[in-house]
Amino acid sequence: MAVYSIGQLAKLTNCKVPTIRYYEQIGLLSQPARTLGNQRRYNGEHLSRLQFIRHSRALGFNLEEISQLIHLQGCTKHSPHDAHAIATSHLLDIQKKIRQLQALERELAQVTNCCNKNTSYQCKVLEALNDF
Amino acid sequence: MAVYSIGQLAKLTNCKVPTIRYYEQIGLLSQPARTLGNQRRYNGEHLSRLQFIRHSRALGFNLEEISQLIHLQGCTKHSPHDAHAIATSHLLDIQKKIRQLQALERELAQVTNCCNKNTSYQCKVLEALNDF
DNA sequence: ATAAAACCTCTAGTTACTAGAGGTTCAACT
DNA sequence: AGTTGAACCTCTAGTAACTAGAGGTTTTAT
Repeated sequence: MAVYSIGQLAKLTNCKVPTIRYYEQIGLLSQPARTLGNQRRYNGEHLSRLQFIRHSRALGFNLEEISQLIHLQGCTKHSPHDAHAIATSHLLDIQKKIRQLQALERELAQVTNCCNKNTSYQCKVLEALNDF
Repeated sequence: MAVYSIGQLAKLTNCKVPTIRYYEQIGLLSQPARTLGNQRRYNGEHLSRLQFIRHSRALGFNLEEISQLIHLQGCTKHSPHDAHAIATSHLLDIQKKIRQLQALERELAQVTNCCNKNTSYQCKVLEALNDF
C-alpha cells in the first residue's frame, strides 16, 4: 500500500502542511506512523479521510460538523438519518446566507450607483452608509 | 446634548457592551468622557459613529475597511473616489461569494436529495461527501 | 441607608488556521 | 561514505471579531 510523507499528502489534498498537523492535533485526523527519525508517514486511509475533510470544508461545513459526520460513519445504526439531518440543516443555512447576501448586494449596488460615472465628483457612499 | 451610558448606547445600536469597549480598544471608536467614578459617558457623535460602524458591519465590511471609510470621511480631498472604490470592490466580493454559495447549494441539494424521502433507509450523504 | 443593576479592568477563550524560530532528518548525488 | 539542500520536527504566537468570566466598584432607585 502507498505511503506518503506529510508534504506529499499536502499536495494530493491541496491542503497546507501545518493544517494537516493541526487536524491531527485536534483529533480530526488519526496519528500516522512515524519513521525512526520521527517523521510522519501516512497511508491510503489517511488520504481519503483528509479528502473527505477538505471536500466537506469546501462545502462550508465547520470542523465540528465534520467531526460529527466522521463519527457517524463509524456507527452503522443511526448514521443515515443523522448525516442527512446535518447536511440538510447546512443546506438551509446556505440558502439563508444567499438570501442575506442578495439583500446586501441590492443595497450596496444602490450605494455605489449614485456616483458610478467617473465624471461625478460627489460620491454619496459615506452618506449612504450613515443613513439607516 | 444627549449623554449615554455604555449600556444605553448598546441598546440604541443593538451592539453588545463588550463590543463597544472592544471598538474603543482598537481605536475605531474614540474615547468617551468619564464620570468621576470612571464610567463612560457618550454623546451624539459617538452614537452616530457607532451606527455607521454597525451598519457597515451589517453590509459585510470588515473592521479594517470600516476604519478606512472613517478615515476617508475626515479628509475631503480624495475621499469620494476612494470610498467608492472600497464599496465597489466589496460589492464584487459579495457577488463572487453569492456565486460560490449557489454552486455549493446545488451540490448539497444533490447530496441530500438522494434520500430525502423518510421511507428511504439508505442515505448516501456520507458516500457523496467522500466522492470528489 | 441599602440593595440591585450596571459598570470597571483584565485575562483568556472562540474558529480554523498560518507564520516563524530554531533545530533535525531524509534523499540524492558525487 | 560524505555532503548538501529540501523537507521535516516541535513549540509559540498571531490572525478577526468578538465573547465570557473573575473579582471588584459605582450608580440609581427606593
